[in-house]
Amino acid sequence: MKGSTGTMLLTLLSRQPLYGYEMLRELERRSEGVFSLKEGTLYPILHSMEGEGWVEAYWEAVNGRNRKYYRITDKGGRILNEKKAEWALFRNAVDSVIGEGGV
Amino acid sequence: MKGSTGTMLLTLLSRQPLYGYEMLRELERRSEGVFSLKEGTLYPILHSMEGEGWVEAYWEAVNGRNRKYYRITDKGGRILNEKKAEWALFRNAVDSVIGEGGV
DNA sequence: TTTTTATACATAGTATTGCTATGCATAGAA
DNA sequence: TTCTATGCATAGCAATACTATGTATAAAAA
Repeated sequence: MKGSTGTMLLTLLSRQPLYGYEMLRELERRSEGVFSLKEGTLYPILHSMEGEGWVEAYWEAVNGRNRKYYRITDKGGRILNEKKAEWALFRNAVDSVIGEGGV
Repeated sequence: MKGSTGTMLLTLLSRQPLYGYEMLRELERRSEGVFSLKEGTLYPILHSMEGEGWVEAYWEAVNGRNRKYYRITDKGGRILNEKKAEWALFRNAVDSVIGEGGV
Protein backbone atom coordinates (compact mmCIF):
# COMPACT_ATOMS: atom_id res chain seq x y z
CA MET A 1 0.00 0.00 0.00
CA LYS A 2 1.45 3.30 -0.95
CA GLY A 3 -0.36 6.51 -1.43
CA SER A 4 -4.04 6.86 -1.88
CA THR A 5 -5.01 5.88 1.64
CA GLY A 6 -6.16 9.41 2.37
CA THR A 7 -8.29 9.42 -0.76
CA MET A 8 -10.00 6.21 0.30
CA LEU A 9 -10.64 7.45 3.83
CA LEU A 10 -12.09 10.73 2.56
CA THR A 11 -14.31 8.77 0.21
CA LEU A 12 -15.70 6.71 3.07
CA LEU A 13 -16.36 9.87 5.05
CA SER A 14 -18.03 11.53 2.08
CA ARG A 15 -20.82 8.97 2.42
CA GLN A 16 -21.36 9.32 6.16
CA PRO A 17 -19.50 10.16 9.36
CA LEU A 18 -17.55 7.23 10.76
CA TYR A 19 -15.35 6.61 13.76
CA GLY A 20 -11.82 5.31 13.43
CA TYR A 21 -12.30 1.71 14.32
CA GLU A 22 -15.27 1.55 11.99
CA MET A 23 -13.18 2.94 9.10
CA LEU A 24 -10.68 0.12 9.52
CA ARG A 25 -13.36 -2.50 9.08
CA GLU A 26 -15.18 -0.61 6.36
CA LEU A 27 -12.01 -0.20 4.32
CA GLU A 28 -11.20 -3.86 4.70
CA ARG A 29 -14.69 -4.87 3.66
CA ARG A 30 -14.90 -2.62 0.61
CA SER A 31 -11.44 -3.61 -0.60
CA GLU A 32 -12.30 -7.27 -0.02
CA GLY A 33 -9.46 -7.74 2.41
CA VAL A 34 -6.75 -6.07 0.36
CA PHE A 35 -6.40 -3.12 2.71
CA SER A 36 -6.27 -3.94 6.39
CA LEU A 37 -4.91 -0.77 7.92
CA LYS A 38 -3.60 -0.86 11.45
CA GLU A 39 -4.51 1.72 14.05
CA GLY A 40 -0.93 2.95 13.96
CA THR A 41 -1.45 3.87 10.34
CA LEU A 42 -4.97 5.23 10.56
CA TYR A 43 -4.97 7.58 13.52
CA PRO A 44 -1.97 9.68 12.49
CA ILE A 45 -3.61 10.15 9.09
CA LEU A 46 -6.90 11.23 10.68
CA HIS A 47 -5.09 13.68 12.96
CA SER A 48 -3.23 15.07 10.01
CA MET A 49 -6.40 15.47 7.93
CA GLU A 50 -8.07 17.17 10.86
CA GLY A 51 -5.12 19.55 11.10
CA GLU A 52 -5.54 20.34 7.42
CA GLY A 53 -9.21 21.07 7.95
CA TRP A 54 -10.37 18.27 5.67
CA VAL A 55 -12.32 16.51 8.40
CA GLU A 56 -13.88 17.46 11.74
CA ALA A 57 -14.06 15.24 14.81
CA TYR A 58 -16.68 15.00 17.53
CA TRP A 59 -17.09 12.59 20.41
CA GLU A 60 -20.21 10.58 20.83
CA ALA A 61 -21.11 7.95 23.42
CA VAL A 62 -22.82 4.91 21.97
CA ASN A 63 -23.71 1.84 24.06
CA GLY A 64 -21.60 3.12 26.88
CA ARG A 65 -18.55 3.49 24.64
CA ASN A 66 -16.90 6.72 23.61
CA ARG A 67 -16.37 7.01 19.92
CA LYS A 68 -14.60 9.78 18.04
CA TYR A 69 -16.54 10.39 14.86
CA TYR A 70 -15.14 12.15 11.84
CA ARG A 71 -17.11 14.03 9.25
CA ILE A 72 -15.78 15.50 6.02
CA THR A 73 -15.71 19.29 5.61
CA ASP A 74 -16.41 21.38 2.52
CA LYS A 75 -12.70 21.80 2.06
CA GLY A 76 -12.25 18.05 2.45
CA GLY A 77 -14.82 17.52 -0.27
CA ARG A 78 -12.90 19.73 -2.67
CA ILE A 79 -9.64 17.96 -1.80
CA LEU A 80 -11.32 14.64 -2.38
CA ASN A 81 -12.30 15.65 -5.89
CA GLU A 82 -8.74 16.68 -6.61
CA LYS A 83 -7.35 13.48 -5.17
CA LYS A 84 -9.73 11.34 -7.17
CA ALA A 85 -8.63 13.09 -10.34
CA GLU A 86 -4.98 12.57 -9.37
CA TRP A 87 -5.62 8.91 -8.75
CA ALA A 88 -7.26 8.47 -12.16
CA LEU A 89 -4.31 10.19 -13.83
CA PHE A 90 -1.81 8.10 -11.91
CA ARG A 91 -3.63 4.83 -12.49
CA ASN A 92 -4.00 5.42 -16.20
CA ALA A 93 -0.38 6.46 -16.55
CA VAL A 94 0.87 3.32 -14.80
CA ASP A 95 -1.39 1.18 -16.96
CA SER A 96 -0.07 2.90 -20.08
CA VAL A 97 3.49 2.09 -19.10
CA ILE A 98 3.07 -1.48 -17.92
CA GLY A 99 0.05 -2.47 -19.99
CA GLU A 100 0.37 -4.83 -22.90
CA GLY A 101 -1.14 -2.22 -25.19
CA GLY A 102 1.62 0.28 -24.43
CA VAL A 103 2.52 2.80 -27.15
CA MET B 1 4.06 9.18 -7.34
CA LYS B 2 3.98 6.41 -4.83
CA GLY B 3 5.00 2.87 -5.37
CA SER B 4 5.04 1.13 -8.67
CA THR B 5 8.07 2.93 -10.09
CA GLY B 6 10.09 -0.27 -9.96
CA THR B 7 7.36 -2.13 -11.80
CA MET B 8 7.36 0.43 -14.56
CA LEU B 9 11.14 0.41 -14.91
CA LEU B 10 11.24 -3.39 -15.03
CA THR B 11 8.53 -3.31 -17.67
CA LEU B 12 10.59 -0.98 -19.84
CA LEU B 13 13.62 -3.23 -19.45
CA SER B 14 11.57 -6.32 -20.27
CA ARG B 15 11.20 -4.95 -23.80
CA GLN B 16 14.86 -4.10 -24.37
CA PRO B 17 17.99 -3.02 -22.49
CA LEU B 18 18.10 0.69 -21.78
CA TYR B 19 20.49 3.08 -20.10
CA GLY B 20 19.43 5.33 -17.25
CA TYR B 21 19.02 8.59 -19.03
CA GLU B 22 17.04 6.83 -21.73
CA MET B 23 14.67 5.35 -19.15
CA LEU B 24 13.85 8.80 -17.83
CA ARG B 25 12.73 9.97 -21.22
CA GLU B 26 11.01 6.71 -22.13
CA LEU B 27 9.01 6.73 -18.91
CA GLU B 28 8.00 10.32 -19.49
CA ARG B 29 6.97 9.58 -23.06
CA ARG B 30 4.94 6.48 -22.30
CA SER B 31 3.16 8.10 -19.36
CA GLU B 32 2.47 11.17 -21.50
CA GLY B 33 4.33 13.44 -19.14
CA VAL B 34 2.79 12.19 -15.91
CA PHE B 35 6.00 10.62 -14.66
CA SER B 36 9.12 12.70 -15.00
CA LEU B 37 11.56 10.98 -12.69
CA LYS B 38 14.69 12.80 -11.65
CA GLU B 39 18.11 11.18 -11.71
CA GLY B 40 18.14 11.32 -7.93
CA THR B 41 15.15 9.02 -7.93
CA LEU B 42 16.14 6.73 -10.76
CA TYR B 43 19.73 5.78 -10.06
CA PRO B 44 19.26 4.62 -6.47
CA ILE B 45 16.40 2.41 -7.67
CA LEU B 46 18.54 0.93 -10.43
CA HIS B 47 21.38 0.25 -8.01
CA SER B 48 18.97 -1.38 -5.62
CA MET B 49 17.44 -3.58 -8.32
CA GLU B 50 20.93 -4.56 -9.43
CA GLY B 51 21.73 -5.51 -5.84
CA GLU B 52 18.61 -7.68 -5.76
CA GLY B 53 19.68 -9.38 -8.96
CA TRP B 54 16.67 -8.18 -10.90
CA VAL B 55 18.77 -6.36 -13.49
CA GLU B 56 22.34 -6.52 -14.78
CA ALA B 57 24.42 -3.57 -15.89
CA TYR B 58 27.07 -3.26 -18.55
CA TRP B 59 28.94 -0.29 -19.96
CA GLU B 60 28.89 0.54 -23.61
CA ALA B 61 30.42 3.43 -25.50
CA VAL B 62 28.15 4.95 -28.12
CA ASN B 63 29.04 8.05 -30.13
CA GLY B 64 31.94 8.73 -27.83
CA ARG B 65 29.73 8.64 -24.75
CA ASN B 66 29.80 6.05 -22.00
CA ARG B 67 26.43 4.61 -21.23
CA LYS B 68 25.54 2.15 -18.51
CA TYR B 69 22.96 -0.19 -19.94
CA TYR B 70 20.65 -2.33 -17.84
CA ARG B 71 19.05 -5.58 -18.88
CA ILE B 72 16.46 -7.55 -16.95
CA THR B 73 17.43 -10.97 -15.52
CA ASP B 74 15.32 -14.12 -15.27
CA LYS B 75 14.75 -13.35 -11.63
CA GLY B 76 13.74 -9.82 -12.56
CA GLY B 77 11.23 -11.23 -15.01
CA ARG B 78 9.61 -13.33 -12.32
CA ILE B 79 9.53 -10.37 -9.94
CA LEU B 80 7.95 -8.27 -12.66
CA ASN B 81 5.11 -10.75 -13.03
CA GLU B 82 4.51 -10.67 -9.29
CA LYS B 83 4.60 -6.90 -9.21
CA LYS B 84 2.19 -6.61 -12.09
CA ALA B 85 -0.26 -8.87 -10.28
CA GLU B 86 0.16 -6.79 -7.12
CA TRP B 87 -0.49 -3.62 -9.04
CA ALA B 88 -3.70 -5.04 -10.56
CA LEU B 89 -4.89 -6.09 -7.10
CA PHE B 90 -4.05 -2.72 -5.61
CA ARG B 91 -5.59 -0.72 -8.45
CA ASN B 92 -8.81 -2.69 -8.40
CA ALA B 93 -9.08 -2.44 -4.62
CA VAL B 94 -8.65 1.33 -4.69
CA ASP B 95 -11.22 1.62 -7.45
CA SER B 96 -13.65 -0.51 -5.44
CA VAL B 97 -13.31 1.80 -2.47
CA ILE B 98 -13.42 5.16 -4.21
CA GLY B 99 -15.43 4.22 -7.27
CA GLU B 100 -18.99 5.35 -7.71
CA GLY B 101 -20.10 1.77 -8.04
CA GLY B 102 -18.81 0.88 -4.58
CA VAL B 103 -20.55 -1.97 -2.70
C1' DT C 1 35.94 30.95 -29.01
C1' DT C 2 33.40 30.76 -25.25
C1' DT C 3 29.19 29.85 -23.15
C1' DT C 4 25.09 27.38 -22.80
C1' DT C 5 22.38 23.23 -23.31
C1' DA C 6 21.80 18.38 -23.48
C1' DT C 7 23.66 14.15 -22.22
C1' DA C 8 25.16 10.86 -18.58
C1' DC C 9 26.05 8.84 -13.95
C1' DA C 10 26.19 9.47 -8.99
C1' DT C 11 25.53 10.59 -3.84
C1' DA C 12 23.84 13.27 0.38
C1' DG C 13 20.25 14.96 2.81
C1' DT C 14 15.34 15.40 3.64
C1' DA C 15 10.27 14.64 3.59
C1' DT C 16 6.56 11.68 3.34
C1' DT C 17 4.28 7.57 4.04
C1' DG C 18 3.05 3.67 6.30
C1' DC C 19 4.46 -0.18 9.30
C1' DT C 20 5.38 -2.55 13.91
C1' DA C 21 5.22 -2.30 18.59
C1' DT C 22 3.30 -0.74 22.48
C1' DG C 23 0.22 1.57 25.87
C1' DC C 24 -4.25 2.66 28.04
C1' DA C 25 -9.12 1.71 28.87
C1' DT C 26 -13.73 -0.68 28.82
C1' DA C 27 -17.63 -3.95 27.42
C1' DG C 28 -19.05 -8.43 26.76
C1' DA C 29 -18.38 -13.30 26.42
C1' DA C 30 -16.37 -17.53 28.01
C1' DT D 1 -12.24 -13.93 36.24
C1' DT D 2 -9.93 -14.14 32.22
C1' DC D 3 -9.94 -13.57 27.42
C1' DT D 4 -11.55 -11.21 23.23
C1' DA D 5 -13.31 -7.38 20.84
C1' DT D 6 -13.70 -2.63 20.86
C1' DG D 7 -11.64 1.99 20.82
C1' DC D 8 -8.07 5.84 20.72
C1' DA D 9 -3.25 7.04 20.83
C1' DT D 10 2.03 7.65 20.41
C1' DA D 11 7.02 6.18 19.56
C1' DG D 12 10.24 4.29 16.68
C1' DC D 13 11.60 2.39 12.32
C1' DA D 14 11.77 1.28 7.28
C1' DA D 15 10.78 2.23 2.61
C1' DT D 16 10.13 5.40 -0.96
C1' DA D 17 10.90 9.26 -3.62
C1' DC D 18 12.24 14.17 -3.83
C1' DT D 19 15.60 18.21 -3.87
C1' DA D 20 20.03 19.62 -4.21
C1' DT D 21 24.39 19.04 -5.64
C1' DG D 22 28.66 17.19 -7.92
C1' DT D 23 31.39 15.45 -11.90
C1' DA D 24 32.23 15.07 -16.83
C1' DT D 25 31.68 15.55 -21.92
C1' DA D 26 29.52 16.50 -26.61
C1' DA D 27 27.07 19.55 -29.38
C1' DA D 28 25.00 23.80 -30.40
C1' DA D 29 24.66 28.68 -29.97
C1' DA D 30 26.35 33.24 -29.18
